[in-house]
Order: sequence, then structure tokens, then C-alpha cells
Amino acid sequence: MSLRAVKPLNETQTRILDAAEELFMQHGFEGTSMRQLTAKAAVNLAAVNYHFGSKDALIEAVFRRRLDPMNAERLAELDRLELEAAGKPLAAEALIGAFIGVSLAMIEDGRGGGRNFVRLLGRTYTDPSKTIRTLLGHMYAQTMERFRAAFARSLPEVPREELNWRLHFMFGTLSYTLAATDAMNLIAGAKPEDRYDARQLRARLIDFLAAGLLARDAASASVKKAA
Amino acid sequence: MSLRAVKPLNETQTRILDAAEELFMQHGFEGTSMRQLTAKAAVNLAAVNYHFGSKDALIEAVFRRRLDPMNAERLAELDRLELEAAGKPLAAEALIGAFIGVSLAMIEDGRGGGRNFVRLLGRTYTDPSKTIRTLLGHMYAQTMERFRAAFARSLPEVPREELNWRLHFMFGTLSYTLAATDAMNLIAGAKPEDRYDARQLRARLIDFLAAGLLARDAASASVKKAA
DNA sequence: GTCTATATCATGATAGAC
DNA sequence: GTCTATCATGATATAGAC
Repeated sequence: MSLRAVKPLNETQTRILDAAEELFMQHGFEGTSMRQLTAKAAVNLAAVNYHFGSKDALIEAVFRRRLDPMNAERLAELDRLELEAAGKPLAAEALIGAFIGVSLAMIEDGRGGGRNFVRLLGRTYTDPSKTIRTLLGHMYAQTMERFRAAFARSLPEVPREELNWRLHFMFGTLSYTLAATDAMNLIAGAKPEDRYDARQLRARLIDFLAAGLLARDAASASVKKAA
Repeated sequence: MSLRAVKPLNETQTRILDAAEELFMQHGFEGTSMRQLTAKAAVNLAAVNYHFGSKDALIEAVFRRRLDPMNAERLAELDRLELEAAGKPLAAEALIGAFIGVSLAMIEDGRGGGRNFVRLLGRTYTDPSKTIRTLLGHMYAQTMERFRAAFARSLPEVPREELNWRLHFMFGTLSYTLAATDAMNLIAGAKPEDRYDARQLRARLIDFLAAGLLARDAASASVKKAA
């Protein structure tokens, strides 16, 4: 939860975490062995258990190292926006930008491993394991609640339940976009890599998502009639 | 590729495939062992290798059993829509509905295992394994090309590259929505299960996605200026 | 703190009886 | 087609030397 509960990491621990986020991204948690992991990190086989206790505890540490600062940054940006707005509701575009911008900026952190992490994160949002889901749920709890409330104030004309769904869709789009940062897998004529420019992607996503969030609410009306 | 290349399955094979799509969905491909799988299917440990040859071949069979008919249905619906339209471009809403409807209908197939499959499919779209990605790419190739062309005719005012991105975002939303059919994981106050009604979800998704696909193209214009 | 060596168990695959 | 038994390998984790 708290930011300062994180102990400083020594070099061995950092190398383990870096290797872990790359291998977990490539092969999943269960598909990555301690042997692969310690070999890639160039540390001893026993080092993971010594420093983290177990493989599960390592998984948690991988997320905690990046996610706690990322969410702190999101909240700081939301604070800043709300201070500027002086009580007025924020534009949906600004809220979307504050939420997705932090992740997207990391796509371009190739050497520092941030890119590996956000791809891993994108995949993990859809991980069905209860342990993982609970872990992510806790790490995101306060951030999500603040943003949900801010979106509700920004879009008072969208019913609460409809808004929940649209926010769900928004996370889906972000999650998939992060997970697939090396290819538009299914789009036939699309070019990969070189077009994954974070700034441009940010602008495209904001346009797409803002339009979706603001869509005229035909669905819930028509279904209410049918039900 | 072709539909009729699929051999009829006996009961043992069907039980193996049903167990596989549930376990692969829950624990991933590498996290599922043959022992778990054959135990759940109530068949002998050697049966997978006898009937399918290997674990990898089983994975392919799992996707082929459902995906080939699903894509055939998508194309049939597209044929039907284009016939009706008699040469005129189709509405984006109709195209979205034809593409996503087939997957969404399977969410409600609890007993038949269709729900397990679409959740698995949602996860697999973001699987980084080259083998898996190539497999899905091949299975979707013709379908994607036909739909991409139809969307391009439907939305002539959206530049080709921008449209590719928006379709990418659309698959992301669908993928995540399918993968997370038991919970809006990250949305705090949201209720799960009982609200995952396929018809309502379909309407909500079409509204959201159509608005996104049709969004005024501010992003690519502003970035072109900056570049 | 780091390493080697090893304990213990699970894995995918197959050979061969029925 | 189904089964048991088994192989070779690789898994996580730890004990104990340095």
C-alpha cells in the first residue's frame, strides 16, 4: 500500500526483478522456471529464495516495484488537475490522459525494463488466478476509486452502471494495447514497432476512448425497454 | 483453414478438449499439466498423446474446434449484410455487431464450454508466444481481411492507418471483455456475473466501439503537425 | 550473502501388455 | 483404444560449506 514501505534494493535483487519481468512477460508465471530466471539474471539459483522467499513472493515484488510508484504518479497528476480546475469537473480527455499516460510513457523505456513491465501488466489484467487478481485489486484500489469518482463528476449524464462498463472497456483497450506493444497482431496490413510511438499512441487512444466514454447512451435505454 | 478438413471427434477427444479449454483458461498452457488434464477429462494419461500427438497439437486442436466455425459464421453474416446492402457501404454498427456478436453469444454457453473457450480466447490474444500468435494469425487471416476492407468502405473519412489503430483498439476491448467475463476486476463498486448478459453487453459494446471508430480524427492531425 | 550439492517431487512422452 | 509402468528431464526448495 504505502510508498515508503518499499525497502531499497541491492544489485542482485534488481537483476532478479529485471529478469523476472522479462521472462514473466514472455512465458507467463507458471511457464518461467527459477533456472531460466537466475540464469538470465546471472545470479545463483538459490538467490531468489534467499532474497524474496519464494517464487510467489517474487511475483508480488515485481508488481510492487513498478505499480506503487505508477499509481502514486497517477494520483499526483489527478491532484494537480483538480487543483487547477478549482472545483469544476474535469474534461474526460484530461482524466483519460492522466490515467493512461503513466503506462504509455513506460513503453519507451526499453533499457530500463519499463517496456517489459507494461507488457507484462497488460497480460496480467486478464490473468484468471485468484491470487494475482486479488493482488492487483489491492494495489489499484485507491487509485481506481479516485478516478472512478472523477469520471462520474466529469460525465454526470452517463448513468453510473453504464459508466462502470465504459471504464471497464477503457481498461480493456489500454490493457490490450500495452500487452501487444510489438505488433498489431490481427490487423493484416499493419506495420509493427516503428509506429509504436508513445505520444502519438496517447493521442489516438484519448480520441478513441473519449468518444466511447461520451457516446450517446442508446444501449441501456433500449435494453431497459426490452427487459 | 477449410471447414470440412475437421475430422469428427469421438467422445474421448471431446472430453479432452472440454477439459483442456477450461484448464488452459484457468492456468495457461504451460501451467496445465497432462496429469491435471487427463484427470479432469476422466481419461487415461496416455490418451492425449494417442489422440492428438502432443500437448502442442492439442492446443491447436482446442482453437481449431471453435474458431473455424466462429469465423465461418462471421463471414456468413458479413455476406448476408453485404447482400442486403446491395453495394452500399455498411454502417459501422452493423459490422461491429457481426464481428463481436459471435463471441458474445458464446458467453452464455455455460454447459457446452463455450464460455470457457471465449475466456481462453480473450487471454490468448495477448499471449506473447510466437507459435500461438502465428496460429491465431492464420486462423483469423481471411476473416480479418474481409472485415478490414468492409470497415474501410464504411468509414472512408478515417485514414487507413488511423483505422488500423482503431480496429486494434476494438479487438482490445473485445479481448479484455471476453477474458474478464466473471468480474469487472478493477472497477470498485461494480457487480459481477449477473450483469454479464450477452445481449445487453453487445449493445453497450457497439455503442462504445462505434463512437470510438467514428471519432473525429484529432490525434493523427495534431501529431502530423508536431512531426 | 553466495554458492554447490542435493532432496523431493512433477513433468511430457512412450513402450508394450491387454 | 485403453491401460500400467517407466524413462529422462526439469521443477521448487533447502541444507550446509565457504
